[in-house]
Amino acid sequence: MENIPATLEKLKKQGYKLTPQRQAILESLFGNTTHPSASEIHRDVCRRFPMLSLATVYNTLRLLEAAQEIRSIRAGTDRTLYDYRTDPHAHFICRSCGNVIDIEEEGVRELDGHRIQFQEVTYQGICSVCCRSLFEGD
Amino acid sequence: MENIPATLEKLKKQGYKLTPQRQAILESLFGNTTHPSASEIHRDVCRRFPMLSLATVYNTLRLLEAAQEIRSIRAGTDRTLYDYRTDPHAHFICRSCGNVIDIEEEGVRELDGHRIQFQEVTYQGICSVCCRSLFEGD
DNA sequence: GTATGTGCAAAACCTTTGCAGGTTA
DNA sequence: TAACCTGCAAAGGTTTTGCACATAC
Repeated sequence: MENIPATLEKLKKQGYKLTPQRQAILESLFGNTTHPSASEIHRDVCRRFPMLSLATVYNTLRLLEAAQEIRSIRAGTDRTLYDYRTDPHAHFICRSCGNVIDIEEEGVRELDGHRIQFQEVTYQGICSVCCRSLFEGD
Repeated sequence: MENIPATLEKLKKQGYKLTPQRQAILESLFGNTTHPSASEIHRDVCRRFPMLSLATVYNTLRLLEAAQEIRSIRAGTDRTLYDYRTDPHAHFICRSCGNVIDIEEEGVRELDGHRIQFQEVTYQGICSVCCRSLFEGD
């Protein structure tokens, strides 16, 4: 997480092949804090790699998520978004500007006797920037 | 929320028509704590209302969610699930038995200057029942 | 009576999969 | 070389939409 060489090393150790496509997708994700969708990643990587197939993007994202090198965001959006950060944190989606903002928040391990392995916390509302322009004039 | 006559009254006041289909869908949802999907609701209501169209189920669920009489669950599942409870609470999805369990948890109003209007908190893991049978024999 | 809602079928999406050819190690 | 990966196209699944008919109010 957050380190491309380390991620490549881990994938290699797990027997995955390091193709140029996979490296390009990883680089696109790790250089992007906007939580892109599969087609946004595809569009981005295609600028340098025009032959890249959307299916390969989906396959690679699924692989990376299974390897726990990235995570996905399903709540609050119509399409699945992807996040290179795998450490516990939440997301805030602004209903005005659409931005997806990281919120630092601790993870939980145990609750009511249930063993928690993963959690997804998504807030929706108006972000601080939009609040200012909406309520104090711009 | 959690009260069918009150919900019907609110919908009526907002100008929606109270069709038998809508009432049946509401009754199915409000009598169901399992967080069903659209097609599960469709299957349930069809037992008494065989002509009901799946499109009508989707239209009605969208209407009810917009009116804030129900909410949807997107995280942790392949299909959208629906919940008749609209008060703040979280969900735990068991990866072993698949059950979706309500978790009582407070809502947040403000965070880092962002105005929060809605939040979706979903945990995944092994529920307490499955923990017992998995780790202490059954 | 009129605006709305329903059912059907088709469309629109996102995501996955089968397969032939190409690539990594 | 052998297993794996890619690109393409097609399939799969959920959700939405267009339209003619029906219904609530």
